[in-house]
Parts: sequence; structure tokens; C-alpha cells
Amino acid sequence: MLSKSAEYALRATIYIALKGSVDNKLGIDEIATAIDSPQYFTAKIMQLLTKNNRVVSSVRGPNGGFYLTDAARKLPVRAVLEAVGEDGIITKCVLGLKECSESRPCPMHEQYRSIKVQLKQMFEKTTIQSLAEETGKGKLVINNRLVKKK
Amino acid sequence: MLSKSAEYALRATIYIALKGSVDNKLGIDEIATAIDSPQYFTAKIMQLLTKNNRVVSSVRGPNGGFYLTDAARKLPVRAVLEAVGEDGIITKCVLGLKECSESRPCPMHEQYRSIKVQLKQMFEKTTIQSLAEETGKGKLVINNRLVKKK
DNA sequence: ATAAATAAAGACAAGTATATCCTTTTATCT
DNA sequence: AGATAAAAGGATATACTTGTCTTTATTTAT
Ligand code: FES
Ligand code: FES
Repeated sequence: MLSKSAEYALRATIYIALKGSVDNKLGIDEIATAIDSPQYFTAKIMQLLTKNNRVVSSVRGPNGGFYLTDAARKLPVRAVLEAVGEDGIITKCVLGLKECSESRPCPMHEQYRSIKVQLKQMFEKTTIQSLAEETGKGKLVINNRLVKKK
Repeated sequence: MLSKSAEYALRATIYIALKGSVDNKLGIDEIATAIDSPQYFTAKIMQLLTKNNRVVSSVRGPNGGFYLTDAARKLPVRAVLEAVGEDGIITKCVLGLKECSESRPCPMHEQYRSIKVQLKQMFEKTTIQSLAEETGKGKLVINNRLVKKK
């Protein structure tokens, strides 16, 4: 469905939204540990997310790290996918034809049409902030470790 | 969304269902040309589809080629995905967690739940035959060439 | 039986994604 | 100013996917 890059990018962004802030920036080691991802690879992906401050903000040096601005929190999840070059999932044809359109539909287009719309809406109407909020309040998980019992 | 292998497998299978039969077996060169796919690579994929006659049937030698049995025509599209080892799309978590379940939901699970069900149904309720029929009667396309004008 | 056609199988090449490590830059603190 | 902490950037390694080519096995037709 999504590439590893996209998966890590989404998990990392959600974690940063949940635990970080301007005065509590998160280090790459903490992030990678929290979301069960390979640290150095995740660092590379963060570079894509921070390019031009598009999604994630960062500062170097002591007490540096990653955080999200208020504006970034309002971005749709799709922004994360775009940052890692993975938004094909909401644009491409299931059968891999160059174009997906009503005027040139593939055999699965009819069946897929509505699903594609819903995928699109899921990634465009859901904001980073709303995902983080859900995660904060619930029993939602963002890594592969066992859920802690109370 | 899907791998190239899966895309070619689906396009090839649909084409064979549409144009082939026991007494009109299709050669790999014809198939690859028809669906705009690299011939040798497609041949490899056909080997996966014909393993144990799971989806596609084949015979070698003069007048040999690929075709579908009546039983195969009734298979769900999912069978093609399984043959190429690509059915993760209907089983895995969007965020790449090891498990996708109600008891251990990721932050996107709630939003994705219904889409996942629909994807599953699309691949399980649609048969190879029904796709071929749609393709046969309509203006549906299965390659990247321009649609012929009448 | 021999020849020819065709898929199957195997070996390899190229490209892309994933992962790790090392060096450089920048910011902070003393 | 100097030391230190942290991300950014670059170089490299590994694995997987995609694509090509050659050889082998099998079937059919002559
Ligand atoms: S043309 Fe294939 S999904 Fe739209
Ligand atoms: S747990 Fe992530 S989609 Fe179900």
C-alpha cells in the first residue's frame, strides 16, 4: 500500500504532533525508538519532511530537535505523503495505466472509483492534529510493542 | 498501491480471459504487446500465475499458449494478487504496523476501516470473468495506447 | 523420427528502496 | 571563545524489484 518511507513519515509526524512542541523538541533517537523505525533511515526521511519547513520544523544544536508549528498541525495527512513523494495512492490507476479517468477507464475503474474518492478524502480531510488528538486520548498504538497494561 | 508485478498480472489475466480460450491459446508476445508490458518480465509473472494451474493454464509447443479454464474464470480477482504474493493490500495496516486489528488500532485505523473492507470486497467479490465481460462490452482499456476512433 | 514452436527455467543486469555510517554545519550553553 | 549537542548532508552498503537474455523441456505437426 504505502512505502516504508511513507509509513515511517506518517508515524513520526503523528508522534511529533503528540509529544512535541516548540519548547519540547524531540530528538531523532527518541522518535525512531517511539515508532519502531530504523534511526538513520528515519533521519533521512525527516530531512524530506523538513525541507522548506513544509511539514516538520527543526532546529540543530543543544535542545534542538523536531516539532510542529500550529500551522503544520492543520495540514492534511496528504501533505506528509507529498513530502515523501508518495501521493500516487490517491491519483493512480489500480491496474497501473498511465492515466485514470472517466474517459479512459480500465476494467477495474468502475469498482474502484468510490474507493479512490474515499482514500482521497481520508488523506485530505484528516489533519495531522486530529490524528494526534485521537491517538492521545485513546488506546491507539503507533509502534509494534505490546500495549501496556495498567 | 500495487506492484508492477501485480499490475501486469491483472492486466494479463483480464486480457487472456477476454481474448483466449482452450482452442485459442495466447502467446506471451501477443499478451505483452496487448497490455503494454515488458515481454520477458511478463513471462516470469505468467509462471507464477500458472504454478499448479492456480489461475492461468498453459501448454507448450506449437499452438501452445495461455488460456483460462471455466473454473479459473470464476475465481475472484484476489486469486491473481495471491499468486503474485501481493494481497497485503487487503490485510495490512496503513501505517505499516505488524498487525491491523480492532484491539490494537493505529491512529488511522478508524478512518481506514471501511475503506479496507471495500477494497477487500472489490478483490474478493469481483471475478475474473466479470471483469473480462465488462471490458469486452465497453470502451474500457487495458493498455496505454490511444483509444481507436470508429 | 525429426523439426519447429512455444512455455519453463535459470542466470544475470539494471534500477530503486531501504538501511547504516561518517562528516559537516548550526545552534546552545558555559 | 570554546565545548557540546543536535540535525543536515554525503557516501556507501544491502536488499528487493524490475527487466533482459539464454538455455532447456515439452508439445505439435510434418
Ligand atoms: S483507470 Fe484504472 S482505476 Fe481508473
Ligand atoms: S491498525 Fe493501522 S489500519 Fe488497522
